[in-house]
Order: sequence, then structure tokens, then C-alpha cells
Amino acid sequence: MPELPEVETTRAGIQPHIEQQRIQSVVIRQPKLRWPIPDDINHLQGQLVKQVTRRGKYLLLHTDIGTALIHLGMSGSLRVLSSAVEPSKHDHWDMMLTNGMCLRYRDPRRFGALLWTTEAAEQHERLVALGVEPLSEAFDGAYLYQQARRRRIPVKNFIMDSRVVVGVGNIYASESLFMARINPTKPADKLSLKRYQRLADAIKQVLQLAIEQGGTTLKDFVREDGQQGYFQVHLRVYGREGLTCFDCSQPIKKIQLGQRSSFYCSKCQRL
DNA sequence: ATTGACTCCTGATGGC
DNA sequence: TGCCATCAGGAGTCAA
Repeated sequence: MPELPEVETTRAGIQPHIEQQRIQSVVIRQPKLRWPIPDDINHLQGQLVKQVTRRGKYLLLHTDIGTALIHLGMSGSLRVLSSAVEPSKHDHWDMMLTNGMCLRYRDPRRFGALLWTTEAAEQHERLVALGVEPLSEAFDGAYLYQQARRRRIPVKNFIMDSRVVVGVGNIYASESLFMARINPTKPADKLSLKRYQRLADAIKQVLQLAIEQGGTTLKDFVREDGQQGYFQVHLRVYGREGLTCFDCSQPIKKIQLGQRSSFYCSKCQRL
């Protein structure tokens, strides 16, 4: 589920419940995630969470002595709820707070992660090589164009490369390319600066809109049933194989690019 | 240096 | 109803 908008929505959702709260204990029921949860995660015990931030699709819980890194993978989600609520099957860990609440992590596929670092978080090996934030000023057409030199991979794969730009997942890659009218198969180094300016703008717009939508449906995290699916209303190509393009009525095509499904309109996205 | 295939894991869905 | 194949929002790792 999580691409950048959902991770950001999750961050904004848990922040008011977690910041300035003290962690009483960390309860781990299933340590086997993307990487094993390290033993030193227990350093969190007794710590005050100073700040909840995001870098790419990682959530960071900052304390005085170190930072917890949380990744949601493909199927992870976080929720704040009363510690009295019984965990269910895929609830792999809890951070119990001293106020009786807990931050609970659920992840059926276990592609997510929980890590601990005492370095400056940005220097952690999982974060240090990450590309720019798509909603930052550093991300623009000129940046994309420069990064695309000598990259022959399809432009869709290129914008999904987290060393280039973080947070553009499979859904929003297709959606952004549709908005920019760019064919997803086009080799990255074959696009003009002008096209990259349009693409960078589209990525910003699509992500920003999705964050705003997420903000309305995932507002209240102090509930067991925080529902998702906020973005679906706005999808113009993703998951719409064979359905008609909203702009030109041509059927939407589905192809494989880098082992991922990609959707586009062959008439609107000529290149 | 760059790429493409493979990998981890469970659940939902659809065909028979 | 069951059984099997296919696919899913991520991204690290490896071989070529």
C-alpha cells in the first residue's frame, strides 16, 4: 500500500500521538522482517520521542540517543491505539507508550523494516544513498535531466529509482507519466529537458494531491479501523487496463517494465 | 557503471 | 467447495 503519500499521511497521523511521548517498552512478536529487528532497538526503552520525520518511504522516530527507522514495505501499516487492544495475526511489534497507548506495526508480507541507529540518521546506510525528496526545491526538471544522462532504462523505471528521487512508487510513476503525457517505455536519456520539466511538475502535483487526499481519510489514528484507499478516486491509468482513457477514450494499455505492471494511454502518451 | 532477473512473504482473486 | 496459478502499493542483491 505505501507509496510516499501514504507514508507521509501515516507520519502526519501518528505524529501528534507519538511526539513528546515516552516509550515504556518495545514488544516484538515477529522479528523476521526485511531484515531481522536488531536487539539494540531496546535502547528505545525509556526514551522520549522528540520528533517524527520522514525520509523517502522511511519514517524516523528521533530520540536523544538514537533514531528508529521504520519502513512499511508493500503491506505495512502503523496505528496508534490503546495498549489494551489484543494484537492480531500480523501485528509484529508494538511500541508501548507511558500514557497507555501504543504504536502498532502490522505487515502481512513482512517486506518492511524496523532498524535502530545511533549515527545521524541521514548517515545510516539505508538512507545515505537516497536521492532527493520529490516535493523539495532540489527536485526539478533540470535535476532529472542531469541524472538521466547515460541512463537507458525506461523513464518509468528511472523515476522509480530511489537513488534518483525517493517515494515515486509503481502507482504514481504511471500516474505522473500520464499527466506529463510521456510514454513510460521511453529511454531516460532520450527525453528533453523540457519533457523532464513537465514530468517533475507532474510528479509534484500527483504526490501533493494524494497527500491531501490521504489527509482526509487517515486523519484519526486512534482507531482500530483506520481505512485506506483514499487515492483510488483519482487514478487515471493505474489498474485501468482495457478501460477507456478519460481524455481520449482509447483503451488503457498494461505492459511489464522491470517486472512491474505499468499502465498508460498509447494515444495520450506518445512520447 | 548500468542493467535486468531474482528474492523475501502472505493474501486476494479468478479459473477450473 | 477446493485447488492451483497469478498478481500485489518495495527495494536490496547479484551476475553479466
